[in-house]
Amino acid sequence: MLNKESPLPMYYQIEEDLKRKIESGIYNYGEAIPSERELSETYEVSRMTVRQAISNMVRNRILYREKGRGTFVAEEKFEQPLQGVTSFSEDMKRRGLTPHNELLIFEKQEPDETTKDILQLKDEEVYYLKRIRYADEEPMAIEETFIPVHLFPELDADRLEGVSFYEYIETKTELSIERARQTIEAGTAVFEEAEPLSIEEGDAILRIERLGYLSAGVPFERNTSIYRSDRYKFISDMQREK
Amino acid sequence: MLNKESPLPMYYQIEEDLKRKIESGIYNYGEAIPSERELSETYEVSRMTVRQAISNMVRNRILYREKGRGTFVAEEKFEQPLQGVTSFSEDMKRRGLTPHNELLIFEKQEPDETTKDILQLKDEEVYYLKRIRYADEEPMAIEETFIPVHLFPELDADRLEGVSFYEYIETKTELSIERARQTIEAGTAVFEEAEPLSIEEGDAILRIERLGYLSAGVPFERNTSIYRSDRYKFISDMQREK
DNA sequence: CGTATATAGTTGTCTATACCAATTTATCGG
DNA sequence: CCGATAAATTGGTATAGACAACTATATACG
Repeated sequence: MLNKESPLPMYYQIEEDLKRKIESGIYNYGEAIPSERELSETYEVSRMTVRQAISNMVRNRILYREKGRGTFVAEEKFEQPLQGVTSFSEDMKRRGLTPHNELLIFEKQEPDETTKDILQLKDEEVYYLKRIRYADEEPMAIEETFIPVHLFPELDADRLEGVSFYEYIETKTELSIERARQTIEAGTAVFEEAEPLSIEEGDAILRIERLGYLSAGVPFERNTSIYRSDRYKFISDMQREK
Repeated sequence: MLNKESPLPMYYQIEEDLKRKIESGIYNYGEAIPSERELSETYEVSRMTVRQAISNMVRNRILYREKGRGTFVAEEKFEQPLQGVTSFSEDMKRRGLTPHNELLIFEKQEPDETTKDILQLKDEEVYYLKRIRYADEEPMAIEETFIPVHLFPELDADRLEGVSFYEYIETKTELSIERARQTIEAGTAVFEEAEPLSIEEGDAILRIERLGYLSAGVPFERNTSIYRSDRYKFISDMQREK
């Protein structure tokens, strides 16, 4: 069942096995999984190792423990609060839509003062992207993105073709995205905005300004989007924190 | 230093002591704390116990570990990510504005089908509140709230006078707010909305629909708000989660 | 001088065991 | 049959030790 020779730690293999058994319905939502002592026998590891696996899954809200009672599979709906930072592509896929881009502009330029300030730049150049974002072949948003060149020196239009920018960062570079701040406001479309979105002047739109941060708080992206309000709602899941 | 007789677990006492030493500058941001073996000697506990304390602090982003190098104090947490669920009052105070209400309607009623469905009700009644929300004496939003009566049987208009509803729940009851889901969309004001907000028909507005949950996933509030877009931006801080 | 190599120190993983605290289940007495 | 009590079961805390994987530093070698 488990591979003791594998470079993967035992507790990780146990996690994967438990997740698989939850997925496949062997352990059901709300019901108890076998006790730690029991699992340590079936997996032939010490109870502490089982506990490490379970602790990780508790932290990820897949399981929860009750002293004296057992360990239970968390309810399905809380498993994945979709509150994470996502790119447009990821957002659309999560909504069951197929994303697609039309790249209008891709160039290096001297950033304007606002961008410079927001991205904490001195003399560095930025990539400037202007794109129309489609979902299921219908225009959804106009998006402008500013990215410091020095963070991704080898970036070009081709590299942004198939994959999303966020995916690119996390798979092709050593950097990792940490957090983002977004401000969302309502507005009405002017002609230049209405035309590419196939809506009328004066129609309601959502303006979303996003500032993305890498680890250590380094800003890596300024993103200004205009969404059609008839097709798009912004969804936000939040925890209460005292 | 540590109290072995205390009902508080040793790892917890160690956490508190380490936090204190970070606060007081004995361990500085970005610098390493003593090694796990060293700490286990000074605290006179096993290394695994020290590890449990440190693991908790790593999870809370107070410390971070680097294999082969040591354990370090995380950078001062960048500006309290204001991503928590907040009531209107809390939101305005956070923005440096003074909130104020005009209560138009407060009554018990049979919920309509949508509300019933969203709040997962059977035959229970709900409180219905309609309020105009002011910030610095200027109208900011129109808000309608539906709250199941059986969750807060002793609620009345007086109790909502001084404090915010969220504050009331957390101080006067045993219940605790857990999370909320909000959908945000843009729209244009019709006359009935424009008039109380002192804006013009056709002006842009933000429609925010919030569903609040107590612990255990019990929905406790359906809140529908219409914000003036010229005065209000929705701010969202998010973490990236793989 | 520069480059391998050993070495010591660090966190990461894992074992086997022990006792505690909370809960459930079985047992006994009326 | 009911209720109190005891026993069994569960997760929570803690120990002492071992080896692996990784990093930085000191050392020896060419």
